[in-house]
Amino acid sequence: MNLRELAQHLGLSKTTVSRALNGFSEVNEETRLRVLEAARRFNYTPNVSAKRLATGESGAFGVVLPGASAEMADPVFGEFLAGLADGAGRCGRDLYVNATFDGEEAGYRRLARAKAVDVMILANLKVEDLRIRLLSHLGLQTVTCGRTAGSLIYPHLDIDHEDGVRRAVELLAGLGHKTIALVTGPADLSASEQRMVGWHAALGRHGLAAEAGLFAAGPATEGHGYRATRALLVSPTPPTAFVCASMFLASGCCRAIGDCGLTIGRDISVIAHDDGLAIVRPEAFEPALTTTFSSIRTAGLRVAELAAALVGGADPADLSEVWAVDLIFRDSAQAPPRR
Amino acid sequence: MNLRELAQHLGLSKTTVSRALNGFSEVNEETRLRVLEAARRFNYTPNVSAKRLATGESGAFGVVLPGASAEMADPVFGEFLAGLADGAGRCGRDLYVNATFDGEEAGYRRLARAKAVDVMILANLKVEDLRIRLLSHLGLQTVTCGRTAGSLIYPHLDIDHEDGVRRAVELLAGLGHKTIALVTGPADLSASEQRMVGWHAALGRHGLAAEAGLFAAGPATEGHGYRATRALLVSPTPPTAFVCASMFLASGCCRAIGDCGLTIGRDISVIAHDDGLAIVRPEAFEPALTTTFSSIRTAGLRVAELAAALVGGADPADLSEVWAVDLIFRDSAQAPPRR
DNA sequence: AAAACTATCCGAACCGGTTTGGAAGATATG
DNA sequence: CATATCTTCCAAACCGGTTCGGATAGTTTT
Repeated sequence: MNLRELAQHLGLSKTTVSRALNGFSEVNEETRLRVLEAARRFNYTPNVSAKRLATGESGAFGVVLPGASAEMADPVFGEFLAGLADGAGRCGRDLYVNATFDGEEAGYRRLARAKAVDVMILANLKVEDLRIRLLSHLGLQTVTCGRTAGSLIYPHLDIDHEDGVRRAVELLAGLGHKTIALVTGPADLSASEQRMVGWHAALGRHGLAAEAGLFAAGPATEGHGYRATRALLVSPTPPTAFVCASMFLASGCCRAIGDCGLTIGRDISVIAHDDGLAIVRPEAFEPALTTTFSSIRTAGLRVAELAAALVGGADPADLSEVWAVDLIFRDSAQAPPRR
Repeated sequence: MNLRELAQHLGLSKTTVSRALNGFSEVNEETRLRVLEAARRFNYTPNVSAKRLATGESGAFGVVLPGASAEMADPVFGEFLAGLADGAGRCGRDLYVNATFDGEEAGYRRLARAKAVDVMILANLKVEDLRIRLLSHLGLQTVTCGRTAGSLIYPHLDIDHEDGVRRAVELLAGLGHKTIALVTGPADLSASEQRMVGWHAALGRHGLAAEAGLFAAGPATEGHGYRATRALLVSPTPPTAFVCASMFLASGCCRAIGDCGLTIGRDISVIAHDDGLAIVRPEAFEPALTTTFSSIRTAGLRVAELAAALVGGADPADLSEVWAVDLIFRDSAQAPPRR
């Protein structure tokens, strides 16, 4: 059942039917109801390809996965993607996932030329992210999850990692901890840099030293969390508290603490950032982890909404948000043991 | 730059240019080269929407994520998706990811009516998976990763989980283990059932009992691996060996073994299935894990190729594959301690 | 030399929507 | 009553490709 057939059935023109379905005002209300009723009865759904060709909009958002990298094995990214797909669906768009095998840039170029997507979505922003400039140069509209310090203005949603770490560190410092380590993801990620800034700021405010050795960046995996924590615990001045940038890092961190014969909460305090993944819940830890929380899935959903707004003609300058994190008190952050 | 403009530049008709680009025979070889050269020079890329409308093919594969479920937080699924996206790209197709919020079925119906995808791709098949029947009823071609026992014939790629577990159990039985547990993912998954069949078969061949208590299905997470292992180790007849269906289950399993004061390899043997994720490498375990291996990313890539072949008119009956797993010997499977 | 191919190219129709520029009739205005 | 305006609808053009059914010129067959 296509538009022409539907129009014939109704004794109307394609024009009128199209307008009735798309909510234009110049169609009689009674006629509109007849059209809507018929469309429902015949199970009419507009052909997406035709619609796209006619409107010039592709009706899709794009995400490019860097081919060789392990980004996709990152469950946090996966969860973000799920939110994105959910949000795109709610906005009536498709989510187009592209894994480029011939380099990310070539992928973007092809997408731009083929007009395959309306908006590109970027995540895991780097401190200096060349992709943003490239996309703006290619004329592809962009929404990012994360932000960089650069001068370009682009719609973005970010989580206030800096404030999250700052509050976590201040909580720990307030409890009496003097040596507080930060275990975070890859150093070239903008989020990692933000966390370091927050860590520095909070330590500075409490008159504590932010020694370089207390900052461990690396892959956001259990393995790195374990190795980094282990290395720190056997150092001359081991920390009494750890702030971990993800639940996976925290898993490794906790395992290392246990392996060293120490008890979380009593001997060593831990605060982790929780992205809200169902597979690593802070309550499942022993003891339950104190966390900073922000749902990455919800963020993905919102990014899709921002992208839809951008296509809808909203002013890009109005489409940026930075979300505060929730600090959730559980049992893994306690006063340090008397020395 | 579109086809008409390109044709004008060359002094040819749209027809000829289109045919030259698409490799039809009725165009002079010299002309074809001229066209190809010009297309490259002007950076011409066909508009995907127009192409789709004209051919009736959408040029896209679809994957539906069940909205509410935690499937997406599953890194194995994420890795599969990455392979799928990669393979789709290589075949010149798009991959659309749909997260339905109004029920999976409604999502499929909409996709079918709108002719939005050429092939639907299903993963994580259930023992009785209604989706296959629904899709065939909707006239949507389907390729699955995994297979069920049902009577319907559909193109699929599956990993021989049954044989993987069988060989793992036989290895352990050969080493002298008498009580071998199986820790696997959700019980309603077809893969879990296959694993149970392999476990039963191998135990039976060695005259060992497959007690129900030694089989623990649940979410494929570290947490379930931990809890299941812990519960088994404190039972009256604790197993001396564990077969884990995923590296995450194995992580929890190993943690539980350590927490019980036991040593992997010496006291308890462990064999896990490794999907080839970069974030959980068997070599990173202490000791390195003996595994059955099959790259889920490569599987995704191949599924995309099968889907492309299906669109290309290949006989669906020829498009099924079951991949053997590799058994890789490391250090976590040893002879059991003398009692 | 007429008939039958072959190789190469083109015009026009088509895919299924959206959108422009009226047109007809009803209603309001002067 | 003539004119302006509003409401409601439609025919046709358009988006950018693919493809059917010739058309032309050159080559081979009889």
